[in-house]
Amino acid sequence: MTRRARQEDIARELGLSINTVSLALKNSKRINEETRQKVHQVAKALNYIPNTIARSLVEKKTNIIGFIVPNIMNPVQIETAQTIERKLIKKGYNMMLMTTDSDKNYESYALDILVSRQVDGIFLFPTNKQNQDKIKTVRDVNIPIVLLSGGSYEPASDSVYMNQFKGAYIAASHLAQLGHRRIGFIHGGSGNMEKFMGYQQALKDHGLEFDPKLVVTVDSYSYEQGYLSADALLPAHNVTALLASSDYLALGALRWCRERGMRVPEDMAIVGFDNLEAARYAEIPLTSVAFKVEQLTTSAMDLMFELLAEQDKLSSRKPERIVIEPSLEIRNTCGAR
Amino acid sequence: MTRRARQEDIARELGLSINTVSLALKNSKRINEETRQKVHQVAKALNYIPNTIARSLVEKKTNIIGFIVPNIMNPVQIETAQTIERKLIKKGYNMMLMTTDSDKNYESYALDILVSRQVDGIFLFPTNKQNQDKIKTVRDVNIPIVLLSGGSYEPASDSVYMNQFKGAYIAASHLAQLGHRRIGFIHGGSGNMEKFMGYQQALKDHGLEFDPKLVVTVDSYSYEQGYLSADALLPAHNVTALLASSDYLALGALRWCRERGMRVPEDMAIVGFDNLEAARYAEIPLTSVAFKVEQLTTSAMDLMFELLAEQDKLSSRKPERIVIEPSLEIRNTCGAR
DNA sequence: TTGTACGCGTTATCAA
DNA sequence: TTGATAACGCGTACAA
Repeated sequence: MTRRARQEDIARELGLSINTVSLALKNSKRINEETRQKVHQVAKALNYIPNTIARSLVEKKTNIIGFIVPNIMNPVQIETAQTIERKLIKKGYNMMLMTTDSDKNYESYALDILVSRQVDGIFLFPTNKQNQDKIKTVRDVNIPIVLLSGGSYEPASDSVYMNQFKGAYIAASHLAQLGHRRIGFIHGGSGNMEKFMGYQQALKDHGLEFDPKLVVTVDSYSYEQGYLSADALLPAHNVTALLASSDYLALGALRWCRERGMRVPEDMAIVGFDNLEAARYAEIPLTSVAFKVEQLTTSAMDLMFELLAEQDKLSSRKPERIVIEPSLEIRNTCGAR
Repeated sequence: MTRRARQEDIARELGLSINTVSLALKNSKRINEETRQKVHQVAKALNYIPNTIARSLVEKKTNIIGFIVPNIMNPVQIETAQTIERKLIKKGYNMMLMTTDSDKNYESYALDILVSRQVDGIFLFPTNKQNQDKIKTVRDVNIPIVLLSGGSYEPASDSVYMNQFKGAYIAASHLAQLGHRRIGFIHGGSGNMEKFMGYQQALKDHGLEFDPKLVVTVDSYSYEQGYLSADALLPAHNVTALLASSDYLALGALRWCRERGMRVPEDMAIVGFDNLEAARYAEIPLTSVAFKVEQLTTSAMDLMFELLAEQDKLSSRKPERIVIEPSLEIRNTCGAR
């Protein structure tokens, strides 16, 4: 094993002080050009790589941003994570990713870990509102935390909020306007409450009665769950249209219908959420509520770096809340064209 | 802002030394039970969270494992990442995720970052073999690095190798045995060379001539790229079967065929790679080469922790190489049933 | 232009 | 059972 080279090794090699080496490495003008070059030369020769951890300890800044996400298999969540990672890299930050499996205890644990690792800030896709106190604690120790909420209303935190209530509302309204009166709903469970409420509000505003028998709740976004939900929901109840909390659920349901020779949208209209590529390339291109990743991540990053810049007065700052409006991408499964 | 509490704050509060606090917090038996409890009590009251960074500096161990992956949008890669993250958590480790966009410069950069952040080990999905020297450098400073290679042969590194050569070989052979003589190939580009070679070898072994006109190379796994590839490849050349480097590519091609009223598999047989859920739930269930995530990650974790345990003699250890064999999941797009 | 001294929060060694 | 002191690798104020 080659021992990891430190600044001290470079200093000894050149008969300089550690301080001189430190300054030379960050190209301080206070250092003689000649020695600066020599230092860099030896650093390269020794394969010197700075110890970020030691630096962080003195600078009280790690340049790491934590990202907590319920389920990485959810394409919009992971696309959000990837997009943010890229934006962070450009600003000299790295990302520490943690998943919670939609479990509030894991979420709480993840927050502890990130705080103890001294991350400079945290993005959080909350699974539910159970950890509000902990979130406040994090903010109290001056770590900016930005919620990327597609779900519940979090008035006490900075957040960028994808208005999924409205997404479900326009989707269900669309189906109602097309004449459907029995509209089923595949409820994605925790983190999808707002979609559920938007669906109910749309029914109400269109004079339709909410029937709990038309709702199936699942705990993951998968084709399989969609397929099984369709199997549970569609044979009875006179359902003619289906709104699903995710495209995968919708596509699983689509598959169920097609296997039974049903025509979509004529026999069954289907609308999904997230507008994934899989929706565009489905057997029958799927109408879907778009999740605006670029808008969301841009706003979230702006907000985060604003908070980072005002870190000292974080506690006196009123939580900011940015809302992103979704839109309905109309394709062939809803019958509007 | 509430200042972050340190051990010193607890010590002052109780009139103890920092050392005593430190020991008490890790429940050392050398500490009086009463003071131990008091320390824990005050720690909780002060909302004390240990500073992992300071600990890492003295322990020379961060309990962070780096994970470098070309493209997080690739489902098998992200599933691998997530699976490994969960396994790591159980062992008290966290994961730092970096993406490279299949760019060797980013890959090199990511390695530098992880080394400078003092990670204890690195998993790497290599994009190509360009960074072998750098990988050796990492190993030389005693950081275990395990390649999760679906691609090229890396004799100089510890690696868990998904035998994609064989995967492509059995898939193409399967098609050849079904009577196809003009088999197209959608080449996923860098990181998919072994699939390409397996495809060629299968042709050869079945007496078929390799025709470069039957190969389209793309740079990402997307439905769109698959659709466009089909558009470029299928109208001419008398192709009757198509092997794609990923299920998304295959499904994009499937969509192209179906839009044109082609029957699959009668008019066009299609086989993909990775055996995603989307393959099972496709309009016509897709035959696909399975990627064994569980096997791969289990082996990779075992290997990593073996290396971690022998960290001091890493340089004298011969690189280990574990091979995982893929299998062909036969469904309806190949015509075998 | 370069060097000395100290501090970051924690753990480890050794003494009391 | 507890405390004083040094060390981890680096950055910064100040001195030379």
